[in-house]
Amino acid sequence: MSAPGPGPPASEQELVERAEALAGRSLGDVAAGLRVPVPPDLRRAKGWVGQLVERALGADAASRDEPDFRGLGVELKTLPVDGAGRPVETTFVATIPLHLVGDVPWEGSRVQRKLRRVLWVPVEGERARPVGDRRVGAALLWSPDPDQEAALRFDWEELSGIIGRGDIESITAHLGRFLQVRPKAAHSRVRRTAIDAEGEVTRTMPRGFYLRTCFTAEILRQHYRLAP
Amino acid sequence: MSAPGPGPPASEQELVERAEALAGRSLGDVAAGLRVPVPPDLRRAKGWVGQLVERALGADAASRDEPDFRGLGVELKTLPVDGAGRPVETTFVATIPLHLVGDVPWEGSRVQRKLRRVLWVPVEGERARPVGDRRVGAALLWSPDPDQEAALRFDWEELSGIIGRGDIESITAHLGRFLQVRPKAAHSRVRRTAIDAEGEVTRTMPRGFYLRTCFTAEILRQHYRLAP
DNA sequence: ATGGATCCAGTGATGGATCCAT
DNA sequence: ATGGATCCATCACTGGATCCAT
Repeated sequence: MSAPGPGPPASEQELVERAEALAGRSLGDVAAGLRVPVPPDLRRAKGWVGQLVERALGADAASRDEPDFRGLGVELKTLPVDGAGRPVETTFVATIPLHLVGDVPWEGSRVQRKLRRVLWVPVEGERARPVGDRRVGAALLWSPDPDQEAALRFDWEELSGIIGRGDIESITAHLGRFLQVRPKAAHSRVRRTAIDAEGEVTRTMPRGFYLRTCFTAEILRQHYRLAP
Repeated sequence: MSAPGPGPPASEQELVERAEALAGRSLGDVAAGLRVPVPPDLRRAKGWVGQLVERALGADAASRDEPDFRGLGVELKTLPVDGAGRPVETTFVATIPLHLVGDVPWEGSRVQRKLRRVLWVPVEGERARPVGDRRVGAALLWSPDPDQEAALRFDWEELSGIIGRGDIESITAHLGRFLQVRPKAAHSRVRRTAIDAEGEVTRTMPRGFYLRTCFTAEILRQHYRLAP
């Protein structure tokens, strides 16, 4: 049961205007406008907020390996925040192609492409608050500044180097200052084909790159200090 | 709404016994035993008969690229027949991996593996007869005799040779005496990655190998002449 | 009669993320 | 606080085949 929502925005400006129109509204309100039912909590609907905001803004890439707004090259990320506006969760960036071995340049990597241009949409994310009552915050169209890109690149080269050598099993979420590697699967019995350090085919848990909250917190802090 | 059905049979003998117990029963009767609803016709339920018989006999490979009865290495094929016991449709055997170029030996090919050992289950298939009233016939556990295997191999080498050279687009269903190549897709706009004769990546319609009715008719004729 | 077109169910991969035990 | 585990939607593909215009 749901209504189609708008078509894709024609420009970054139009996208930002739509996001501004969303700011301050509750998720229940936005969902009602799209005829989308609101789940009681997110335990069984973990991507619900992101998918709702995609539809509200007219994202058109529907689960493809392309930017959410294809014409604009912009990626959409909702960001759950606490009462003080600090991120309460890490942010998933991209899955890791485990069958590719060897060095992959940062430029052109899936992580670099995903983070080239992002519309961050903060959303109240405190567990205690009913999902429908949570409000959308002021969105922020962002690209990494040179320092941020250098920091991401540093983490990425460390982690992807380990993966490229076939040492994926040695990676824990402790590695990486801003970017980390964690499982990305339906459950812990899921296995995916990979190549180990001896060059043998093996089965391992699918993993993804995530941004730590300290990184996304800095993006928000930067923005709200510069544009209060 | 449906019941589980039996576990996998432990031997070919047990499989054949189960099939014998099915012979003469109507599809409606079999479906009722498994708590499976009967569709009004097969236009919107094309694989329904095959899936029903799979469950009734305890097939366990559930859509995987393995024999339907994994422990036994036996493939199950239902065969729609007319009042005189002649097949009314071709029989799908296997999809064609279009990204593989070059010669593939018959031995070890998907077609050869699928047809190595088959339990054929004739089922009344006349359109006019209501689905629930159609009866299951006497099953037949079959392997190709040397002449049949040679004939299949001949067709397969001709067709797979054309495919291996990248000339898939030139193949029509007219080619092949017993084995033919036809589309295998949800509809005619579906495209799959393939390699053309120039070695270029291209998009073409997915196709599969099918047995002509003259081949399956001969299998039935042979059997019922030898074991009347 | 049959070559080309089509239809459903189920699995696996990916994109959307958040949960929760420690 | 957070590392490891988990959950839904959707798409692509495969296996089960039959439909239907000519």
